[in-house]
Amino acid sequence: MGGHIIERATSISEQRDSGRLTVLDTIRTAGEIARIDIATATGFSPATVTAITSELLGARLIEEIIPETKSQSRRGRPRVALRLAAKSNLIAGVKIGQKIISVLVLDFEGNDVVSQEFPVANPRMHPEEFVDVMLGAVQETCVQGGFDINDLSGIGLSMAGLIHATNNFVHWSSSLEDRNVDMGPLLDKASPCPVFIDNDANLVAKAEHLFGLARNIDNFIVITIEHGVGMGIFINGTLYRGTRGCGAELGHTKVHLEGALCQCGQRGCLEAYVGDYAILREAHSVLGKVVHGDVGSLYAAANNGDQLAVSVLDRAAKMLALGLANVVNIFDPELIILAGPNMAYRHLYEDKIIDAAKQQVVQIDAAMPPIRVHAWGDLMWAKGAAAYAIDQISAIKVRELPRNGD
Amino acid sequence: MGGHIIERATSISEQRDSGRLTVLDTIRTAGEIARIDIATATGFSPATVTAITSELLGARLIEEIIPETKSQSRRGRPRVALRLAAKSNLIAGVKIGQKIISVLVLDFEGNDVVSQEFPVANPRMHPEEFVDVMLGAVQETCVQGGFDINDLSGIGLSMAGLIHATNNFVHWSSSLEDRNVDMGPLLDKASPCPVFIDNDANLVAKAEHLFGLARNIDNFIVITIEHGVGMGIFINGTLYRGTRGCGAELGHTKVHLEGALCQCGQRGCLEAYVGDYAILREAHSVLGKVVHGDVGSLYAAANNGDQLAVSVLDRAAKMLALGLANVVNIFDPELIILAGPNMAYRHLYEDKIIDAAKQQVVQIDAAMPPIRVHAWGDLMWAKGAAAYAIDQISAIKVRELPRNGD
DNA sequence: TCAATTTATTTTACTTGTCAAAATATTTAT
DNA sequence: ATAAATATTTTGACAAGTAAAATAAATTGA
Repeated sequence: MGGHIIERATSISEQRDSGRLTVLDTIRTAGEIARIDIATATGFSPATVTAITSELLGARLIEEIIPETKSQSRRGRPRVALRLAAKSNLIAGVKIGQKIISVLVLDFEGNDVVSQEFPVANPRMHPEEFVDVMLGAVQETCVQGGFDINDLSGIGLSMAGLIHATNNFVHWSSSLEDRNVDMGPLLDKASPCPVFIDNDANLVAKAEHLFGLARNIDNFIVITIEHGVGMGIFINGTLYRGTRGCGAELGHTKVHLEGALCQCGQRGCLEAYVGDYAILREAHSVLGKVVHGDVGSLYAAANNGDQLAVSVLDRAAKMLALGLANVVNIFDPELIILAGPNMAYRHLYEDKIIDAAKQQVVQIDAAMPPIRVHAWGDLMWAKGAAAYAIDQISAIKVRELPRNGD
Repeated sequence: MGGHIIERATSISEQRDSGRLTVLDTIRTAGEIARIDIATATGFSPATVTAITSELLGARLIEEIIPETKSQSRRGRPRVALRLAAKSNLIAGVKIGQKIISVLVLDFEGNDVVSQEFPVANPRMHPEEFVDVMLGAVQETCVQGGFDINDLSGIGLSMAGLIHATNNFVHWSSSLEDRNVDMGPLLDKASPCPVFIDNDANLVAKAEHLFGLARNIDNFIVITIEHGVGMGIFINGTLYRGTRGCGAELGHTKVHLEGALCQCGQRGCLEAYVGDYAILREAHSVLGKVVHGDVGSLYAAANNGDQLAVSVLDRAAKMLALGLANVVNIFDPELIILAGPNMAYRHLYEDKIIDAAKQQVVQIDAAMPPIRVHAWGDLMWAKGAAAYAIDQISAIKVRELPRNGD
């Protein structure tokens, strides 16, 4: 039913690969599922499901769950549930931020295995240094988990910036000294396993699709608000990234002609009103030195009746509502997720903002797409990176499966 | 090479249908093409191309071009070009506007057969009346062309409004008295052939993909500016319409907080700055009765140095540039097309607007997607409707083909 | 002129993925 | 214990695709 859309399977073997991937995805989203249910979920005949699952079992990508005599008072042969073979692959996700590098290792089922955070010594690095630092952090995390970096099947890498994911090409990132870096060769040389890079917000969308609130949803938008404003676009079950790798830049859509100055150097960008730095900048201008540090304290002040704090947050809220309405007016998605690594930014997630967005949406007599808030832990970004790597590795493993029988 | 993406072909016959459609599309975009070139273009083997084309030939959907001894000084067996059988199907496109109904009949190859325009007696009709008027106009145009409405294979219907195309459901349209009209049953009852409805801007995008500037392009955006501002989104070779049928509403994205009043009742919509009515409204407020009628005369006045006219058009231009930049920042498409039925709106298509948009786009060291202006004739909208119907009818015809050989 | 060469298309034989239907497996209900 | 129900596997057939061989139809050049 999920309206899966895939690259055209011209050759027959591609067709089988696509079938295998569909089944693997079905098992992943279900957690545990019997063959007969895979058949109804995918539209394949039971015979085909048997064939494909036996291949996947043979490759140890999935496993049967021992029935443990839990007779469900159902007549007939009991269904045998299948699940991913969690231990078949270890996959790392890495987020490189301005201050912290976080590394998270997942098993193939998506369970946390080990994670660690590292301070960033140098926020703007040479590409070679960057690769070294990244792999060093991964290595150390692996050791912490009691295994070796060579045991990893793949690494996902999440970074803020303008990234052409399919080429592992970084147009620009705040973590790199250089522009236009082709990371592919550097990573191939230094890493023992494939590394997949993408923009951080895109990867949060991946995480929502694989592990989060968008598990059975094929058209949804993820918006991340922190220092800047990011967006990930899922259309027809896949990430839409634009053609040069600089789409989905919601934070730099203009919401005011010649408006507030953005860190990108332009004016009127959404994030110049809604991002942390924008709010703190404004608070500072009106409240002077009263503002120490973070947006959370400003929120607290507003809650205590500080009218200036209220006013500052109010404008940010209005602009965010406007941005959300624009997303609905353009994409009309099934779901919008406001994803954040914690709830420090509650002020932006309030019902009144969602209500205000509703007022600015094209009005039809059908429910507006739900806007849900997803408060992840600190590892949100790294988990997105790992989700991406799991996806890519699944596709590779499936392609590597032996053809025809054993 | 075109990275065609299609619905997953679970069953085998779906796979063949998809192959047939791919070949048919390849022939359509090429105009004339030999089997060997179809093979390279689609990735199919020559053997498969022979099989599929012989099916299509058998169904008289395509035909061979008699070689007419134009030996191209090439050695070897000469290639035999194939083309669509133009006369195999007649397809109508209808645009229902506020003042005019235009009907265009195309042959299967997309050549104009006959067209006609009709005045609209009643701009807001009951659904039944609407269907009668529409089919009456089609009937009359067919008679004009020397055939009957029963000779049509399908009708495409283009209307401004909020339309769930896949259901033929009209949430709202300025041409209808009622909201939430399920047009499907009404049309099935009254029309001798299938009718396919969609939003007018979406259908212009269809026309660009099939006949226009986007013929080999799978990710592009069409923007139409007239009374309002419309958008059509092509992603991965197909129209993206949103999930409820009210996506792509660029005209109602907000570009100013609590800004100018829009005809939709909300404030700050792009079209409240850029649409005809918005420009004329402003011109009227500053120039008083000097403005007679259309935007063209305002443009002329500006060109003659009228500073107030310049100022009015300037703001519209700035807002349009902002809107274009937002489209790039969100979609990063291969191409943006500004499509209009004529050049009356030159003021909005000037280079300085495109330059201004460039200034507001996320900057990377790669060329910005080209923004091209496409001045269609008056039948632009109707042609879009016909393009949609051709697409749909092609898919139906291909599905109706006999299985396996003759 | 005619054989050699070149290129396009078709035919043939085979592989593979899928399915329907039959067979088998394993349970509950009577 | 037998019947009924349900899940899975096996079997046999078929459809779609391909590679390679065969055929078709032109040009080139001796």
